[in-house]
Amino acid sequence: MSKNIYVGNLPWSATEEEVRKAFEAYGPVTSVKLVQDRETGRPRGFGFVEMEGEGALEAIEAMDGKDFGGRSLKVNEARPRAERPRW
DNA sequence: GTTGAGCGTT
Repeated sequence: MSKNIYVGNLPWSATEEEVRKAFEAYGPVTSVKLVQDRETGRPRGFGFVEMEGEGALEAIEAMDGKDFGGRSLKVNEARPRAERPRW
């Protein structure tokens, strides 16, 4: 079982390993993805962390609103990825 | 600076 976590308001200086380390304190991290604009390559300042079971919930509670690299994180369960338009 | 990619179709 795993949960997808949205992590917003990240400093542009944040890296996947920084985020992974922060969340690994609450449980096994399955995957980390920091999102950037795929056409400009510019960081969008948010990302996703996938975690096992309840560690995810703990991480959400613990990390939401916390200071991270100078910004206040916004953390919650991720919503499903947008579906591609169907041609 | 806020909810993900990439494929010409999954």
